[in-house]
Amino acid sequence: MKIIYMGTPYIAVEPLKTLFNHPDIKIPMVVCQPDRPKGRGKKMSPPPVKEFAIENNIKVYQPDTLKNNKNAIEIFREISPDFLVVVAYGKILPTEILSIPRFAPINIHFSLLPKYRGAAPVNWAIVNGEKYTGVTTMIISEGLDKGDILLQKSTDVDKKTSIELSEELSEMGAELVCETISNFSNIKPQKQDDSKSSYAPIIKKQDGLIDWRNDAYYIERQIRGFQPWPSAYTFLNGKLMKIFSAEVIDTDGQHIAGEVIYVDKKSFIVKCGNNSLKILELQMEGKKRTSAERFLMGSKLDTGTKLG
RNA sequence: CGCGGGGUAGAGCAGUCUGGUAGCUCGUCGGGCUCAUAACCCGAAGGUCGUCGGUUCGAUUCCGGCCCCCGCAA
Repeated sequence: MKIIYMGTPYIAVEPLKTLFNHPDIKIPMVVCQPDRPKGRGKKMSPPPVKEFAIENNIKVYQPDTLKNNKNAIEIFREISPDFLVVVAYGKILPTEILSIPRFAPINIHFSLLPKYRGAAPVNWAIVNGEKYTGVTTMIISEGLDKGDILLQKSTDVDKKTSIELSEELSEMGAELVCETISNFSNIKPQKQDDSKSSYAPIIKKQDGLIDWRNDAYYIERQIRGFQPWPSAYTFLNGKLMKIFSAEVIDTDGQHIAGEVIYVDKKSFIVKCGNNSLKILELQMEGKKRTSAERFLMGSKLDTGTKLG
């Protein structure tokens, strides 16, 4: 079984690893986005999938675009794969490419389709307070995440952060795609019910900004759902403060949303539109991420201070 | 050469502008109070102030190089 694997970020590594280690599967080529300048100093850095491929001596192909790319089509045809497996590749694939694999182009999507189609399904599932989410394997078709469903598996969201949940779904996706490929001929593709679909748009920096007038439960989900980027953030004395962990405290009382209403040695409590949040872990701009306890050791935070 | 913040006791920070006994909150150790305590009181130990060099009578502080950490941007 020959597979061309297409994926770019960290969450795409685990499925690649699992397929790569499968005895019946050969991966002659991995396709990912080009190296991009990243981080301070704009240093060029390879995507995680490329790093894995290089470590394991898999050929890496990083075209700028696949659209109208004759060279790419030739390269793909030459390999003549049985499947294309696409996991968070980062670009829409043209039909000419999709038609190349002998059986099907398969995608792992990190939601229970038709819900949360789009770029950031894990984050929005958390922020919207979903009780369950999961992974789906499907046959790639035209249209964003609209292909016929092959297999699905669900899990609880609980109090997981998007980092933890992504990690978990990445592992589930790895197993599911193996299962999908091994049993491909026995799986009956199911059409998606478009009337039940929803969309999970790419996250913007702005989405992480905390509006303290919102319900504490919503803000707490923002905190968990927007990690590692952009993180739920607010401002303290004009400086950016990211919040990484907090718990909802039931309160009533007449305080302004965003006001620090209680400070002790280990944490502090901020009033929200409804209820309050006990801040447990945070990071000030230019500083390291730290527990609220350590933060309070080095800075004077008085009750009555307003955040935002 | 993208913009910016920072490296000071085990931890988190102040002090540096206006050079000259290094301070706070916590932790640790000892003692006290207490039925008791993560609470409170008293005391102690613990720092070549990131690193290399320069200026100076004298540098944590001023100047320059280097290393490391972080926020923004992409």
